Amino acid sequence: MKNDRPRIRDVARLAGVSTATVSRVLSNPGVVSQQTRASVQNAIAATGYRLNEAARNLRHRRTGGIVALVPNLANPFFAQILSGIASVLGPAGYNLLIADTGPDGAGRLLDYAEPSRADGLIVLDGALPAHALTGRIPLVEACEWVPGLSAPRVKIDNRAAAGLAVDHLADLGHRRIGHVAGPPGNVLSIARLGGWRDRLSARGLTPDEAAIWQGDFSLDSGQAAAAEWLAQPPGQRPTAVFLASDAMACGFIAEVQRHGFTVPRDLSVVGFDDIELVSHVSPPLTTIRQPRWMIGRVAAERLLRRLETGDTLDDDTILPVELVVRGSTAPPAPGV
Amino acid sequence: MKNDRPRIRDVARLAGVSTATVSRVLSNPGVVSQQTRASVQNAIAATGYRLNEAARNLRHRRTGGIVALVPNLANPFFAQILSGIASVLGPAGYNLLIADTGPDGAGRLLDYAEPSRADGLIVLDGALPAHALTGRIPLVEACEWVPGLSAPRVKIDNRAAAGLAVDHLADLGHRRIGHVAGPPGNVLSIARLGGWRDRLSARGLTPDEAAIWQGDFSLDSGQAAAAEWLAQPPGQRPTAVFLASDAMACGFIAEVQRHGFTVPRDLSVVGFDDIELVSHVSPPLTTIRQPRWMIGRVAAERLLRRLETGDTLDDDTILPVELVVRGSTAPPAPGV
DNA sequence: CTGAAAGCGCTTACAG
DNA sequence: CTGAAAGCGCTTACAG
Repeated sequence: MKNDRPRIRDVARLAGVSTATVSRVLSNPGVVSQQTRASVQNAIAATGYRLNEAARNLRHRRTGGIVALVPNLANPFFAQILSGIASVLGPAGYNLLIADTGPDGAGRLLDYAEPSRADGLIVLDGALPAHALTGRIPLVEACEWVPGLSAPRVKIDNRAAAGLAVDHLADLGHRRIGHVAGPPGNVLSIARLGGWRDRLSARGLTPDEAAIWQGDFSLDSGQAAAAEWLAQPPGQRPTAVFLASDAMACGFIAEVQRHGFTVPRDLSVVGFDDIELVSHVSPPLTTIRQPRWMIGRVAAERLLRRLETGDTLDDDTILPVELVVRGSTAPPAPGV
Repeated sequence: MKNDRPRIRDVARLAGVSTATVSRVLSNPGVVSQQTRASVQNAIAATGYRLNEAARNLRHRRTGGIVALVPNLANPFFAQILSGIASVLGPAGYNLLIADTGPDGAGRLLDYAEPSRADGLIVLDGALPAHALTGRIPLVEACEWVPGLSAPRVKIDNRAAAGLAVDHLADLGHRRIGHVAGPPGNVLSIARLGGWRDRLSARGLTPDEAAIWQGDFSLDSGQAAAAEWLAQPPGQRPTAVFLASDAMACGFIAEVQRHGFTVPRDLSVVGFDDIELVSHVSPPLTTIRQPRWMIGRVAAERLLRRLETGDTLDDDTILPVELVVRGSTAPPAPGV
């Protein structure tokens, strides 16, 4: 099956021209005369010829592939980002390769940053070692970023976004506002925690370190944080909690509901991300919407631009976020 | 940067051997003498040589890539399947390419089924036209399947799985059991609807066509179905509903809750898939667990086997499902 | 506008 | 065990 596929030589023979001419018709038809072009096109149709991309790529010293380095492919958070990336790469003639950086570690990583495997990299994992990515193929970072790695970054202002959540809760009248942080060391966790702290201070509400719970973005960790909230004396419990991910917020809410608490009557909750489901749970979640699809698109476009122009500018693109107010937030119960 | 990468010739020169020998050290070291091998390896280290996969692939007439055809990359349902696929392909030395079949349609599809782009295909979209995939590169189907396309299939028994849901509800004492179906024409919708019908009949509960609502697997369509359920006269409403996806079940539950109903007191709900979130919503959802990660793994393994052995057997692999009973189902309220 | 030829970076039968 | 040479299927400066 593979062997009887027509090659460019077969087309050339049938059309009575050289392989060079066939190649020109394929990649730069304007330079070939009407007549020749027509007969080559006939020969292409007659033979059922299809260009071998691999050979073209070898000749062009490119691979035609872009790899996305995803921390955890099983995490639905990345689905929409990848979708955005794919929507740009496909039409531009690039293949999207996907690599899960989780289990393999940095070992296989180096393979992906090989010029012979991909033309460029979109890094979605801020926990990768900078040295493994430095001085290799062109890359951009999206959502997360690797400290110490200089590259264009496409992201949101996580600190300001966390501030929006705090402002919303404070505007509702909450004075004790807790925070469930993402995994320690994660760049997003740090920025969001920082935003929570800053904004509380700015509004004269002293951030209470006892109102910070350690999570890891997962549902389970949100549930665990809720258990700690429940364990606090009622008079000291925050009346509102801002969580660094929607998944944690869902786990948190389900757990307090299980213990007979009502959201938002007994507790206001704000998440982060606006993943699809949270507008359809009960109560619908107030959250910070990240333009995930757009982040994917812009990151892909930025990478393509770098590949085409060879620019060397390590700029940041900050995409806007939005506070989406739904049913999980309300003024604190009177007298709490 | 690209130009100064050492090629095999540079290594050969340094080691004082031919390029053929270097190539042998790389791909079949056993055939080269100790001494020669050592000096070649030194030369490789000294030059920092790395094999160019693209060139090797061209020579081998393979691409080293497997493409997964996903109906909608933004749908988190596929994240875990892709993760399973990636976990097999990476270690086997294949690149995972991802293509979103949604917007492009069948046009670009043909490009992905090109031998010059990928060695094999994993088809996750049953809505693709069979003719576009017939007689092209080796493929397997996973989860969904294209009617009329003969290929190995890795899936669950959707009909029996739906039966599990119906049995569970009937065992609880429900007599009026509704169904919210997936998109019309979809192979999964048809099988699950069929399972609902069969099982009801088998248990002497006549399937009521008025208790079937049309959905499309999405949250919104579940919500819309709930509106129709609410519009029915209370005495005629099903006391239990089986939905063909968890997303629809979440939308359904949130909507009836919004109207003051309590699940499972007023209504029992069973979903399908067991996506991560549904064990953490309130009430936790009773559902059919699909082994999505395993489906991905097995599909990838089956494809690899086909590529290696060239077998031509179009077998089905049926993976087991599991009814997961949680808090969204209970016996019907007395006197309903 | 077109062709002959070299080359992208490997691999592998063939011969020794 | 090793090398010279052909070839995977394209593209492109060079010459005409």
